[in-house]
Amino acid sequence: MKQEITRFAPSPTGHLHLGGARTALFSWLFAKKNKGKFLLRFEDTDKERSKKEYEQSIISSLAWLGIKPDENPIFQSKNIELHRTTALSLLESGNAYSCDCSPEQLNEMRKKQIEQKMQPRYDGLNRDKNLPHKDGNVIRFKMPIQGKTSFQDKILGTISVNNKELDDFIILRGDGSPTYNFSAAIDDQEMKITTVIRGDDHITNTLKQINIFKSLEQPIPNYAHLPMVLSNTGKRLSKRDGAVDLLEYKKLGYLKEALINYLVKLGWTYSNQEIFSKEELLSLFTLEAVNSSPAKFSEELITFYNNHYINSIQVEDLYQLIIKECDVPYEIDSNIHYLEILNLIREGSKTLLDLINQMQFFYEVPQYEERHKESVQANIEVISVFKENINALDFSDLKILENNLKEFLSSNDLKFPQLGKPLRLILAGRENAPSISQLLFFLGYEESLNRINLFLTK
RNA sequence: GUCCCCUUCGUCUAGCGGUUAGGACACCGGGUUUUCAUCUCGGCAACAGGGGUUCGAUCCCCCUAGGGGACGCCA
Repeated sequence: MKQEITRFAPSPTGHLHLGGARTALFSWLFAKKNKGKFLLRFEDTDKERSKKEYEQSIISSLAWLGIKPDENPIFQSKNIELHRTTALSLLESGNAYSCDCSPEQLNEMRKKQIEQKMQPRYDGLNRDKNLPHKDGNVIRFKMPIQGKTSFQDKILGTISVNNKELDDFIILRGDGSPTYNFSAAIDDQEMKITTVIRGDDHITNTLKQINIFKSLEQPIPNYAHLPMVLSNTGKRLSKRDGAVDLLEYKKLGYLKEALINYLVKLGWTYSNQEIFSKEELLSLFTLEAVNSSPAKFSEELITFYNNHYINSIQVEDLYQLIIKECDVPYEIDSNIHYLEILNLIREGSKTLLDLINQMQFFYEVPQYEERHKESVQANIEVISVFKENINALDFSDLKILENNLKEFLSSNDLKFPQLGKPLRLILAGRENAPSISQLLFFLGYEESLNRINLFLTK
């Protein structure tokens, strides 16, 4: 069986967003699952909009997810000469023709067609004129007029369209540069791509490219068109609602495992399983299991996965991740209990940033909100009594400390919340925090006393 | 407008002619927990509509509606 070769072919005109990342992921998974190769090709023929920084950003995003191309990136702009000569050869063989219609003429024509409720497309005016090719003329591909163009999509099934719906599209511009649709086809052929995996917005391009392959007498690759990822409003993903730079997610403290799991589950399923490691995906992934309907982006789901992975990776790894990838505005590593604290706080954390924020009070005296101050003042006597007795607590062992607390409460005839509520506010500056005994234990005798004193003297 | 694709709980989805239509997220309750959370138990909630085919349609076919996409000398 021949080796599968797939490619991800973004144009470096923007950052990699969720939709692109999913396409790359599926393409990579499919190649790797089949012991094949995954390639990266930059479609950088639009000089105006293509930017080096975007190339870098896309490579970084893929690298973050652990998607590594098997060869150096290919730049479409480097193959222009081949595209041009191939276009000329099609002209030579009569599969393409020279056309001198001006852009203004074409606009006029489209306008009329739309008025007449026709599909706007080139009317074939110069198709059979055999015009001599000269500078300024474009070369158009001669699309078959009769019959249909069909292919078996690995996700969507049979896709078929009457050839009369396809128009004689331009393959070489007036300035001699090749157009995207042509270049992409030639490059796929050059790179010996076996399966083209891309968004379903490319379906009409596929139909055109298939005819290019036919006229060149070249094999036609397999195709798999992924349904689009829609925003939560059901519209196409845009900057406003989710098409942000993938690296933003990294900055916000999302784990790559969460992104991958979320992205792959957006359309792909394997029985009732929700959680997949990369290794599992690499052995289970098939294009046939990809759903054929578009999916909406869901903040809730991505958060669910992130929380899941924050809680399932090794706590040491989590610590390393925070130290290396995040800006922590306070010092963590001096505390001998830092891993236990991390472990305590991570349960309810949505992101790494969230986690860092949630455990800040362990390392710094909290800022007190006015309403919290008032709440504590209302119970200040209890705190004073507790302070007098804090010496009697054994801070060396969490379990013993917990028992000491109980003893203190019963000997002073107090219910737990009477002490717990204000004490928690003093120690943590918030209502949602670990248990009182854990707070005292991890903060330690001195810091606990310090915070109580600070509060009382204010 | 024309063509292409899509349509099961709010969301992601399972289902591939006979199911009490399953799971996950979210949400809502109960229990556990000296707060929140965790954990646990339970609940709410869907086959877009209409025609066929069939003994029987979520599933096959057609139509309608809705959504998305494509219709550039952009990619």
